[in-house]
Amino acid sequence: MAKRKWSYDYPRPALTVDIVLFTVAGALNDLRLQVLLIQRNESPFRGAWALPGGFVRQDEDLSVAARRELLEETGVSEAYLEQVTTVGTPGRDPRGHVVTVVYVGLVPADRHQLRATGDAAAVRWFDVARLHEVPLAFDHARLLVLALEHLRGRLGEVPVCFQLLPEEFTLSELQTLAEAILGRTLDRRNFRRKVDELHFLRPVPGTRRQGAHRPAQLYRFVPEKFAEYAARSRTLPF
Amino acid sequence: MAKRKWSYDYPRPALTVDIVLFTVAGALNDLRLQVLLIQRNESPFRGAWALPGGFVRQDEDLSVAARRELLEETGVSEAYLEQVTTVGTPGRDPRGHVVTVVYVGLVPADRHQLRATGDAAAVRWFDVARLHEVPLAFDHARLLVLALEHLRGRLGEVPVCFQLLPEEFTLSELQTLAEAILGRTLDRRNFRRKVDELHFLRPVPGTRRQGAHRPAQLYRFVPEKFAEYAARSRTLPF
DNA sequence: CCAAAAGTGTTAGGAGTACACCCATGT
DNA sequence: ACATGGGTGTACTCCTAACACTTTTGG
Repeated sequence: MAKRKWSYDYPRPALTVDIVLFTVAGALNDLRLQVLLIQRNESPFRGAWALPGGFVRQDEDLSVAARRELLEETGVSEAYLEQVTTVGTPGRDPRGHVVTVVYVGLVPADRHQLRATGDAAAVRWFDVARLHEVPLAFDHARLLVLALEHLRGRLGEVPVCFQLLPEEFTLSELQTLAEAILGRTLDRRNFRRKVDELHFLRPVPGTRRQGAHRPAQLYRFVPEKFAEYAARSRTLPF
Repeated sequence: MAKRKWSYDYPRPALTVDIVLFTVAGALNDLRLQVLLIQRNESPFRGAWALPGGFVRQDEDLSVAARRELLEETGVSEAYLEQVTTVGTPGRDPRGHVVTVVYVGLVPADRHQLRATGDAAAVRWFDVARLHEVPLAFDHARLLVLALEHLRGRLGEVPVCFQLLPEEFTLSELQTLAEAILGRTLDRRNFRRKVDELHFLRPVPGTRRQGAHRPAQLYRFVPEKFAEYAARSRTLPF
């Protein structure tokens, strides 16, 4: 055991961050919401799957800690992260009093090379729909639910979706993506009407030909227009 | 200085809770939103006004810590509290790395005997509208803004208002209260219609005669009816 | 009779939701 | 020709917000 070189007048709970990172993967007609988990290499829960996360360092901002842990344990960098809540229920960690700040994020699956390091024996994306087959360590199943609810609520307020799509995308792609995250279907006509009215999604010349059907108009997300829009209103089509 | 008897392998940030407790006070025609502040008795910021709060104890749940600190420093017990967010910006506390979990609450002003103890030299309600005259310690001004925004957003989703009113109250009292918290006026007719439709506010026999004008119908909050309602919808008149 | 708050309906606009058919392409 | 997803418009409902006059009391 290492020397216990840090001492304080009063006991301090340990402070961690846990990151619930989602992505959407699969064929366009069968997108699945996935979450990034690591296989623990240390006790407790050695061998179990868990959310990436770890201890907050001295003088480290919480969001910085979240990004750092994510990078260290999974190889994923540059994720958009948002704070969900903080959980410190006594007994949630067998090692003692551990308070964790939960972050949620959403990234494109293929742009990140997964790399398990340190206390992660493996890193993998898991289908959220099949998580009941995977018992998670600690109270991470609950944290995941909290994070997913948060993400679904924020989806219509923050332009995160567009980071998961190529620069030019079809409206069907955007809609299918939103449906995968929300876990429900959306009406295509209402969706497209809304997109028209928002006008921070601009049709660009060119179509995507794919499969035995009519080619689809390509669109592009215009950040400047979104900024204008965000200052006024806040109703996205999802 | 006390013996430093608690030691760990790695440094740990200190973890605190801060409580932003609001009330509404004043004459019915001039209700003012107020926040509970303590005058610090210790450095740093000795003599400055600050949010009540303090360190989370070993194996203490966060919400329990918030309630305990509130009681210890101000004498207020039994407040409805809700977690707002967690802030750990480096440099926010000159003593070092201090991460704080912010709670917000709302209580009736007169039902609590204020009592300053421990590291509070004084406890007082301050008009939120006049806080610019009171420089707050640490980043508490910012925490207060976050808490107020949170409260305003939740007002229509949680039946907190009714805790600030006598068991039987008039609709004007309820509306004036909501207006004081929200910081804007509401349309009286729309407000009353909404109340009718919700039917967890039930008119009870009796009126309040007060001043030189028509007496007002008394209403009562019916928790059971609210439970039914909450399961279905979520649109309160404020 | 005057001041002061209580009480009361209607309308217009916007947002959400439901719904069915033709179009352009590849095979 | 047919299978496949792309693309389009209308009607209904519900919620919100705006708006002005009469009623009942105390002084």
